[in-house]
Amino acid sequence: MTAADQPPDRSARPVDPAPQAAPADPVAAIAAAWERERPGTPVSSIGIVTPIWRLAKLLGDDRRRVLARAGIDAATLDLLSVLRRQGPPYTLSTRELGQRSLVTAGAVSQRVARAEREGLVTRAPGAGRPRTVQVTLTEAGHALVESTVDQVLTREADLLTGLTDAQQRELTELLRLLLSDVQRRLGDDRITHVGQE
Amino acid sequence: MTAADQPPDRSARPVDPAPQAAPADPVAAIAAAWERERPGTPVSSIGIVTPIWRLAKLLGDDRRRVLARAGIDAATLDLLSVLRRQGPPYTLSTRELGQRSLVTAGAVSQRVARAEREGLVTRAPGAGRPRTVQVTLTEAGHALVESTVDQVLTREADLLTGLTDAQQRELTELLRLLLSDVQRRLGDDRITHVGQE
DNA sequence: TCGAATGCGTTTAGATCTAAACGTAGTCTG
DNA sequence: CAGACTACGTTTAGATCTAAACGCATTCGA
Repeated sequence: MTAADQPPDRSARPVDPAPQAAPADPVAAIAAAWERERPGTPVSSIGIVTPIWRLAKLLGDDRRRVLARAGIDAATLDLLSVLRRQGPPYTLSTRELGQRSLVTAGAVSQRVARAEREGLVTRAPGAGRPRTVQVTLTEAGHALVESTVDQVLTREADLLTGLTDAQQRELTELLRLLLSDVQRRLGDDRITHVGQE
Repeated sequence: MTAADQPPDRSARPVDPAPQAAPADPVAAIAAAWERERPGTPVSSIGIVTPIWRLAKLLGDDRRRVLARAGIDAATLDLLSVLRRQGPPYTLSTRELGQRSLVTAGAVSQRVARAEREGLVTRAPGAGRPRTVQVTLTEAGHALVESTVDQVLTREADLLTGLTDAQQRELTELLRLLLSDVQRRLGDDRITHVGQE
């Protein structure tokens, strides 16, 4: 389906050239389209939000394909990685896992159940606190992380080489600022864990 | 693996070991943790990829909640918006819809079926090309876009106010560069376009 | 002209996630 | 000391997506 091998009439086709503006910047074209169709539409966020979603989608799909060949899914690798990064004894409660992976408690429960079924982690009642459950990486889980993490990170680093080192540093800093600010704004009116104990 | 280390744990008390490093920069903490646990791990991409995923997740979840109150889901709004932006007669083939929304043909088919069931769009055999199907926005669909798009975009613009105008412009430019480059690397035969709002 | 190759949209199978309902177990309050 | 409350993890219901298998016209090559 590559547009590459379409010798003849491809360019001669009177396909409606869609009033779309620049193929050079599809994101800007979205904002322009809104302005054209609905003058006054508050398009200021599009230049940032849309590329973020698109990049997340593209990178996520790519990672999924890479991991499929390694016999693991992104959600499970996320779980195992969080535990692996923690260092010995590679243990965290499901609550902590949820906070670190940004998914709901239900999702954590399901992820852990899947990983446990595959022998990648173990579950044990938390000794310390009340009703906590401690999740620990098994040998097999540890080995799986070791054999895939470099692969995934290297692949992603390759995908970013279109930016110079200076641009990457600049982008990192801006994203750091934005993420911390957005997290603060969304966090305030949501969770309200009152200090326990 | 790119989860992130957490937003300030407000329920934490003066207890626990957790030698967690910087609550100031959770993303940098992830890279630091890999370095500590596995010296040599290729962490260079984490500063960019992780915040992108986290921001996409936070913004997506927030949008979903905003739209839930308006009685529509993000996927449907995406579909209707693409058609609305197109301008009269607000029509596109399912193929084009897929390219613009970055989802598979199967997903488009399902989205269109749902929207059609709700009377937001209509489906008609494509007059021009072979087996194409033209999807068109109905009065109700048009009205729904009009009543929700500003709400969503305004909300998102508010979430970005933590960055100055200059920073937003800088970020927009860097994201534009990165997105176009990543898109090119991942194969031009998949996308070309635009998609969210 | 006829069968193979293409292109397109739909359907189906399987996976994952969120939200909400639960089931408990410690913890306040009066 | 009893009942309400709070914190946690699990379960369930419902939604959406990808990947792959299809069903079918249209076009192409011999």
